[in-house]
Amino acid sequence: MNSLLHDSPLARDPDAAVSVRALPKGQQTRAAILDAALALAAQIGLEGLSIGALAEVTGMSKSGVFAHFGSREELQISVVREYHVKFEDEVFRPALQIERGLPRLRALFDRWLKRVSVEIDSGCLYISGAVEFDDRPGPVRDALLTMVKTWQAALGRAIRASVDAGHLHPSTDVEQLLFEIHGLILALHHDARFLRNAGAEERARRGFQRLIADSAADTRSGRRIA
Amino acid sequence: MNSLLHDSPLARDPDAAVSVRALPKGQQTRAAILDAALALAAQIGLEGLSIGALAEVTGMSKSGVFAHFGSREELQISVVREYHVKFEDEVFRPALQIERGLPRLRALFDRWLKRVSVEIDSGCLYISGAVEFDDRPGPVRDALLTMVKTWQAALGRAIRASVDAGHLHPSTDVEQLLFEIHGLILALHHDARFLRNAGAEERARRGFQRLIADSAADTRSGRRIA
DNA sequence: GGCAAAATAGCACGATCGTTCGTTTATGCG
DNA sequence: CGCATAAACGAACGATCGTGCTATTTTGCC
Repeated sequence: MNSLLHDSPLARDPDAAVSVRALPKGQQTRAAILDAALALAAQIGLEGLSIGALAEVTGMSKSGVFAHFGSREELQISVVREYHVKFEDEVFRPALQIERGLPRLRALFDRWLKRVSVEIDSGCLYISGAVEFDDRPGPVRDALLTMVKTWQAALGRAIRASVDAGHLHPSTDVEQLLFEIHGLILALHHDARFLRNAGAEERARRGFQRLIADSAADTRSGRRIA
Repeated sequence: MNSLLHDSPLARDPDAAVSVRALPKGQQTRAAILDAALALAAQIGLEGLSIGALAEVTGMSKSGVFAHFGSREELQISVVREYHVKFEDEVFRPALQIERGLPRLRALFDRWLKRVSVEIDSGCLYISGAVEFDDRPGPVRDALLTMVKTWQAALGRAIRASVDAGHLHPSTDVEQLLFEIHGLILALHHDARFLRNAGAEERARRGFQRLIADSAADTRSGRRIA
């Protein structure tokens, strides 16, 4: 019988078992493992991910977990990829619904900000991964690098679109603005997660406001720095 | 005989042996171990620090290294403290020679920037540590937190002094400015070390320029955001 | 030079790591 | 239902981890 609540170890998470059973069993558990891995990596980092801990959390055997990925490195890469699609789903794609130009840029920043600071099991893998792997060459770093660059490129396009739409001044230095916006997010991540400063989110918003105001198309005087 | 080039395993690093022999042997090797630990931690992070690797690098036995600290955790804390005094020596203290107010703030930022991006075995322990320990309570996190807060407090004082000296506008939000300056350094760290973007240093400088210009005392109009 | 004390080495421990392999169980199609 | 296949398990491996212990060596003062 095709019971939805079969006695797989993963049935401990009812939500996972309820999912519409379109996938074969293997992919299904793989997805559940990845889910747990994402949460675990957000806490202790990609390098802290251990197959043993993952097995314990999912209620499986170490070799059972291992078999789905073939190596720890492949697991890490899978986690990075999984985070990327989640990031696209929750940050990038919804903002595409918003009007092109500055409004969309605002939406992107807003969702990004929320992702970094507010969510329960937050901690941005792009940020922690960048710090962990800035001196560790290899496939994991490469994967991470690809995803981060993809995201930054998307942000860059949103800024440029704001310029083209006339929302930002034509002389806007896109890369520079991207750099500074990124800095605000990083500072938010630092202050919210490490220092546990409550006001960090508001500070990031204010910084963004000022950045936009400085680059606004209706700038009155030649205040722009040569 | 009191030879300067004795046959301690640490004599492999000639510079260490040359040091003026004021310290007893114990402290001397301890310092050498810490030196190696700092370099190692800058590469693979505080959590990646292992006594075994440290023993290999210094040419000592594991237990020999271990005896100097009593526990891995104590080693990590010692590394944090050591980094702190180095940071004070190379970033904070020299800037005190510079004229109070904006010039000193500039000097602080400048030296900070250099520390984060340029130096050979760089990688700021404050930054990587913050990411590693934002979800790991314990003495190491506490030590890190103390040092970072100390440094931020010093920066905050420098900003306030710039306001008091009339170099920045009286309405300057000190905490906000501190937040955004910190963001620039974090973005620099990210872009220089992870993305390996050459232009990052210049971007950070430009961001700082703009921040200062926006808060400058001779602001002409009521451009300030309510 | 001798001698107490400090510093370092050597060895072993339990734990955990990633990984391999052979076996057992579950799945899903005919 | 039966059966080939996929999935998960269990046990073991070599390595490395932090940490005790006891020797041995080195240091620094008399």
